[in-house]
Amino acid sequence: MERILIGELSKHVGETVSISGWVDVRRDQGKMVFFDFRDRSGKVQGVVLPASAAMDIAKEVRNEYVVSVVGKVNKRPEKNIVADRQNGDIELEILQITVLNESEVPPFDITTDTSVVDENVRAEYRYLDLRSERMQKNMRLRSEFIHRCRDFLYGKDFVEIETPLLTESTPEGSRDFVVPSRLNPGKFYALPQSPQQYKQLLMTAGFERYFQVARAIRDEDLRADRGFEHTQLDLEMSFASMDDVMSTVEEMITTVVESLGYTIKQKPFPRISYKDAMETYGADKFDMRTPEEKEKGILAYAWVVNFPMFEKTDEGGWTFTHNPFSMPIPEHVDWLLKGENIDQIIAAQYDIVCNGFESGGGSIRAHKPEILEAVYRVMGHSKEDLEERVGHMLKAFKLGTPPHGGLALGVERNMMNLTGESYLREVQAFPMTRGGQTAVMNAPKPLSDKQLKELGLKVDKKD
RNA sequence: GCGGGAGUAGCUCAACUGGUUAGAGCGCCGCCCUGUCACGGCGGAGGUUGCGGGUUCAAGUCCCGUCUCUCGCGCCA
Repeated sequence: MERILIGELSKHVGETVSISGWVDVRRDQGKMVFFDFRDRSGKVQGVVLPASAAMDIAKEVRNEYVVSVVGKVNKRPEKNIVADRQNGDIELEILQITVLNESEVPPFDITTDTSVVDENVRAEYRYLDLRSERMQKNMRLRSEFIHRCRDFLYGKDFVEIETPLLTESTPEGSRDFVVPSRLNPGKFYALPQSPQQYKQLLMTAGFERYFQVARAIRDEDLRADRGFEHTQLDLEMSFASMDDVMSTVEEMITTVVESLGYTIKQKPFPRISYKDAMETYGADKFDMRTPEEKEKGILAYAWVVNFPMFEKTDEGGWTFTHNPFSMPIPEHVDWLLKGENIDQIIAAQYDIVCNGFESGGGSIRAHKPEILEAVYRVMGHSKEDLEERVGHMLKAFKLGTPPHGGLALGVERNMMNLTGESYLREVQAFPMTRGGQTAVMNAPKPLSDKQLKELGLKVDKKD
């Protein structure tokens, strides 16, 4: 018999149908047994009536068993209708239960909010945690968010391109996760902190509009809102000004978020300079909502612009504040090329903040070799250093790289804003613990001697 | 790397200054229950108090070490 989704049952009143799913809860009344069944589309109550052929098996079935059930969809008698509940006006009169798989008693209650449960336990049984209503909602909303962003970008002529995971280590920025090379013992790949350089090269390659749902990986200590891995909605546009990129992103966010039923506090998104943000809020990310707006889940987006391009290092030199591949604003390009007024150079950089989080950031990039050279000169790198680090980019910039700029949205940060969750792991399917242990599986773990030998590695075992 | 919080039954927690047999709610198991939907009633099982040392007549409680989770700082283009 064809499976009917629980969410569709109300269209089948009076019919005998088959559903498949999990036993959400069983209420045994002796002569009658009630069940709530759950599938991806929702829940419905089933009842095994006295003397039913299904009674024997109904007595055996426990919570979280996977079952398929044949039953008749009945309107509930008036007195048994539960208003404001999915399928509260119907129930399934159970004729037959087939157990597709049994389940041990779950180690914690997944029919309520699991955020109170110990993180060790949640991580070990993450697949059960994810079965809970809240986590299902979070992950499904995340999927829908990405889906709608994709639809928007495809509609704007963007091309989705994947860039490599095994790439080159870069000394700037955050610490790299590295992967040993078996074919080149003693040498290492790095996992990407961002697709930055590849996406710029895709502009050189003539795609003009690129995007990717990209994993970004950084080996820095974890926080409530920061993990080793996160996902970026990464995009880049050729022949685009700051305003072009910002308005495209703003239109995407507005379209997607409003289509999901959210309200945005202010449109177009207000723009505030870095200096004003620091003076007003003491930070370059801030929450502009009133307490009532917070209550209603309203989203307050804003752009932060006019960031300084460089900041002093502890050693007294200069380093970039955001991204070494950014351009200064057009008026300050000359200063950069001449190495003047370093502290006053403003970057063509724009961050998007929402509800206190930095939810994305981007810039107009250097597309001429002399700009990138000048940035590295300011940071005190020699010609050889420059060649070694970004020689490949300089080469590409000499082969018809168009002016371009882009932005990356942090998917988890955005999902935290949409769901109201305070922790990254509530919007990731299989998050790591703060100690870097993977959910469900047992990583990191030692390699066998054979593996180490193949990779040309020796492990200095601490003890 | 640094600082704070936590670790007691399957889950969430309690156990005053060290002192009977470490308790409760939920869950689980059994019996009863014909309209429950947080079903209800009765009964029951379930503990190496994270781990290792120490102090003490006596340690869940105090001390030392260690592991894990967690929040923050450093760090994170």
